Parts: sequence; C-alpha cells; structure tokens
Amino acid sequence: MYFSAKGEYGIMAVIDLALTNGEDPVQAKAIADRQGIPLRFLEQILSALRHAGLVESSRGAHGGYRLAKPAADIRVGDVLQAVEGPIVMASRALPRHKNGNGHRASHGSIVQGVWKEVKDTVLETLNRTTLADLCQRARDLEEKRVLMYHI
Amino acid sequence: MYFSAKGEYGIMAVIDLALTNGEDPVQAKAIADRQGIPLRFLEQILSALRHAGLVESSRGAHGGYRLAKPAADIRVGDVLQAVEGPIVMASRALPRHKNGNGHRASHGSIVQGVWKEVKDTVLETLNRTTLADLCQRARDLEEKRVLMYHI
DNA sequence: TATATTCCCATCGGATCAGTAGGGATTATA
DNA sequence: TATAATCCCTACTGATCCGATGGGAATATA
Repeated sequence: MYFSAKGEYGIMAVIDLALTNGEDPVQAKAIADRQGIPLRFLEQILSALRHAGLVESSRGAHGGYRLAKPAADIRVGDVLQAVEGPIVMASRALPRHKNGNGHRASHGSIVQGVWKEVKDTVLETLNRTTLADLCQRARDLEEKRVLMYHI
Repeated sequence: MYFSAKGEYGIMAVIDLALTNGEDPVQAKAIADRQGIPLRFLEQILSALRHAGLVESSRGAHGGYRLAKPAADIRVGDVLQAVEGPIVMASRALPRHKNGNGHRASHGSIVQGVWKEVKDTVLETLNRTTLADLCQRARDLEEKRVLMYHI
C-alpha cells in the first residue's frame, strides 16, 4: 500500500511554494533544485496542481508558479488527489472470476466494506492537515536544525 | 493507493474458512469455487497465511486448511500483512535526486511525517477489526439476503 | 528578434501485479 | 501396494503502471 512519488513530490512542491512567497512567481527550476525533483517530472505535477486550481502559473521569462489560495485553505488530501487521482483502496482491476454455483455468497462485499473504512480514515487524516500546518512543521524543523548547528 | 488482489482474496479466504468450521479441513478447491478465486493463485495466498501462522494445513487426500486460532484472535491487519508484506506508505523507490546546494532543507522529512500519520491510522483501523467481526457482518448480510428473497 | 520559461503530448525502460504452469511431496483410501 | 487427492515450491508470462525523458509549441520579457 503506497502513495506514489508524484504525491510525495507534489506536497514538497507546495510547501516550497508556500515558504517562498515573495512578489515574483517561483520557477519550477528553483523548486526542482531545492527539493531534488527531476524538472520535467515536476512540471507534470505542477500542471496537475494547476488544473486542480491549487496553483496559478504565468508563462514566459520571469514566469513561474504561486499558490492559488492561502496555505490554510489547502488540505494535504487536496494535493494528493490532484496529483495522483482519487484515493481508492480496492485492488486495481479484479476481472472478477465468478463463483460457479452461487450456493453461498462470495465475501467480496465484506472486503469492500473494510476498504471503505480504511479509505475514510485516510481521508479524514489527510483532510485534517493543511498546507499551513506543514509549513509550520517545516519552520520548526529548520529552527531546530539551526540551533543544532550553533552548538 | 491500493491494496492488492492478494489482500482481498486473503480476507475472503479466511472468512470462508471461519464460516466453514466443521470437523474436516476445508479444501482450497472449495474455497476457490465459492469465492471465485483462481485455485493456483489461492494456493499461494494460503501458503503465505500458513507461514504467518494464521492457518494450518493437512496434506494428502481429505486434506485442507483450517484456522490456526479463534477468529476473534485474528486481526484484519494480520491477514493483510501476511499476504502482501508490510504496510508501508512511502513511495516504492525514490532514487533521491539530491538537491545540489543545500541552502535550504528539502521537505522530504515533512512528507515522511505525513505518511507515518496515515500509516498509523490505517493500522489502527485494520487492527481494530477481527475476523470474528467480519464473520458477523457476513452472517448479517446473508440473513438480510434471505429475507429479501422470501418477500 | 533572442531568450527564458511554462505547457503539452508521446514514448520508454523497469518494476510490479495477477495469474499460469510444471512438477514434487505427502497422505487417505481401495 | 497402487492410486487419487491434496498440499507445496519455483519459475514464468503478459499486462499494466510508474517514474521519468524528449521534442517541441506557446508565451512573456529584454
């Protein structure tokens, strides 16, 4: 059970965007360098975020990306669903070999119920956390890092 | 974010085993037919469950499988981990392109924290539910089905 | 016009998944 | 003992997906 690299990179990218909030838009290249993400791959991710209305872009020289709304209004679940599609737990494609006789019901529906429970708790967790929360964690971590360095 | 077909089949198989609790062991073929699972594939799954100590097997004619402990002592998470390995959230293999300068920390560790939160809630959900719970659900469902049929 | 940058579509190699296959080991029954 | 049923182990395969990469086109600045 995984999240994909797209999801991981996507979250890193929006944190970077949120913390680099100046006048000018932030270029994909700058994010790629800071976060260690392949540029062309990051472009696909930013494109998905743009289509989902989470970031805005401007083209041409001096172009780049910025958040489309305040960090507190962007939930982690929104980012993940934007870049890696809907969050489902069911297995990818079960061709559904049918049980021959039908004397007893197959227990597939029971499993579906379990999947739904898990999915709901995952979404609950992901939607409880906003980008602003993650930024705060990042600042705390950075502060701690600087302290360690000075000792 | 998925569970694999192995996980789905595995849960169906142990429910079947729990509900078919007679004197004799239950044959893989019978489970495969009732639940609509390819036999050879199911054998691999049952093998994994056996190695994890969740089911016992007896070989030869009239052989088959039975649960190794009471259904109330088998958690859904145990079954899933047995058949599809540890439940991890991190993406499969990020080759970790390094960020060149290091002027600012990459936000990978923030994401790792999110993954850990999600993983914990997933495990909490999966370990709260036992096989006995699922059997109860299956019986309730069957009862409802029979009632519908009679009306 | 030259340059920087986003944007879009197609492709590719490797990994994983779901399922299949062959054959071997063990045991109950005739 | 012979046979059939059943579990057991290892490998293989075809399809799909993932993590990129490539080749430009559009657009904004200098």
